[in-house]
Amino acid sequence: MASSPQKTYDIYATLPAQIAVRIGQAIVENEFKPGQKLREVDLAAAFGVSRASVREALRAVEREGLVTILPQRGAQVTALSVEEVQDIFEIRAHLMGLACHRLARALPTDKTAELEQLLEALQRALKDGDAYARASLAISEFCVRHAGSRRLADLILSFGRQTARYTRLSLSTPERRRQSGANWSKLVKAILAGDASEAERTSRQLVLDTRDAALQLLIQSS
Amino acid sequence: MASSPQKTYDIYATLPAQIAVRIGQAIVENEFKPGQKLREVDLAAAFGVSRASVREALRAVEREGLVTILPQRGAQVTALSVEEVQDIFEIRAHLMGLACHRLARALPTDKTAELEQLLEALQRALKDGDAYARASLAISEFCVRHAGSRRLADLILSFGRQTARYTRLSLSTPERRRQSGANWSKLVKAILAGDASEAERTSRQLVLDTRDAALQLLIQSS
DNA sequence: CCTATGTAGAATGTCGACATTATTAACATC
DNA sequence: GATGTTAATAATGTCGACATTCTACATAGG
Repeated sequence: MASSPQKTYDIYATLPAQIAVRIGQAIVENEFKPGQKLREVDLAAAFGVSRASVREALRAVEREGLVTILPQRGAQVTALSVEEVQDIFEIRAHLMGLACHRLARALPTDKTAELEQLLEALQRALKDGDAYARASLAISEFCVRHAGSRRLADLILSFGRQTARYTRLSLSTPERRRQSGANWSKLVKAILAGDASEAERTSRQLVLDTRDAALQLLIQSS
Repeated sequence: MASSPQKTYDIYATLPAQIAVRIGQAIVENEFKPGQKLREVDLAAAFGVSRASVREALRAVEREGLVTILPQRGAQVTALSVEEVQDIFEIRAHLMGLACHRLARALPTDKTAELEQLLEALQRALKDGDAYARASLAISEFCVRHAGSRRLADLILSFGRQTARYTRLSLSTPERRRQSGANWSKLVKAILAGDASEAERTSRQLVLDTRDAALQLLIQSS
């Protein structure tokens, strides 16, 4: 290696961090179901590490809101009430509005092509619910990560992961995907035009539409 | 006891949680200075507990953003750049807007008296910077905690603690306290009148004014 | 048959020790 | 004198064991 001017600190270097990622994935991908108890001994055996590492990992996943830890009672996959799901979507809608406002005012010109490509990929995935969910996540992550604030990005994506289950659910109908696609199209246009106010409004509405669809499905299934 | 319908889970029951609170306080109250290294052995000795408990406590304080932990390099009190301070204030301004919007629409009538009392206490504290900062925190906490979302409240207060040092700094001049007091007065009036839009605008501006004052002091001192 | 209570089992809470990695200072080399 | 290397020191990372608390089931009493 010629010369690395500054060391790169691998966040995932330590054992607990790696375990935390795997536990988080398992929850987001619905392998671990809401309410399921996560016993430290079981996880330690499953991952081949000590309980101490699992413990620290569980705390990290708790910070993302994916598990809930009660003193002397252990960890379980967070089970959100309908009100909490609604709450998270609303907070995320506002933060997304802020992020897209900033993005519209400061998107580097050398990134516009990538944004357009992500939108095209999204439109091509309209016919498949799973593919669309992935494309939606990709363009969402792009917008959020280029809004100029690591803090804001992490917050929004964290809230997104907490409700990923419901977002996927809402995108299972073609009708909803068309609505979502139209919203994204409008949002990208506003961003590329540098219209910050329009980008803020549209992005907020985009998340709120998802909330409404998810809540409707939640209520009718109960 | 006649009958307690549900158990109350004391969050502060476990040792690490208690240590975390004490470390957090020390940072917010500027006992531990930004950039200062926090060695696990030292803290363990100071608090009379094992390193494992200190370790878990440090992770908890990291979640609040008050300390920064780097792999293999330990924990240190988070030192924010000017851009980061600005960023945190802006995100908090938006979240505060959302909280006060909700509050204006849903403040229980039996809580209005308390809000008015907190405002009066604030106005009485105008002459003393330290007292005003405390009163400001109290009324801010009241608003945020009655906005109907535990999640939103924790977020806003966490951001507030991360920049508490700068808020205190900005409130050290009588002129700024007058401006802040006027803002709070306007905000409380909007909340009591149930004017959600006005409450959102005013609360957001209240935080942004604090940001501007703090940034001005930061820049001129560098 | 239902409720309350006590006991056995299993889970989390806390600790001290060892392994690994970073930091510092001394030293040799250019 | 500056720079790179190396060894000693000190910090964090990881582990296994013990202490404490919760949970579940069996059992006695109403």
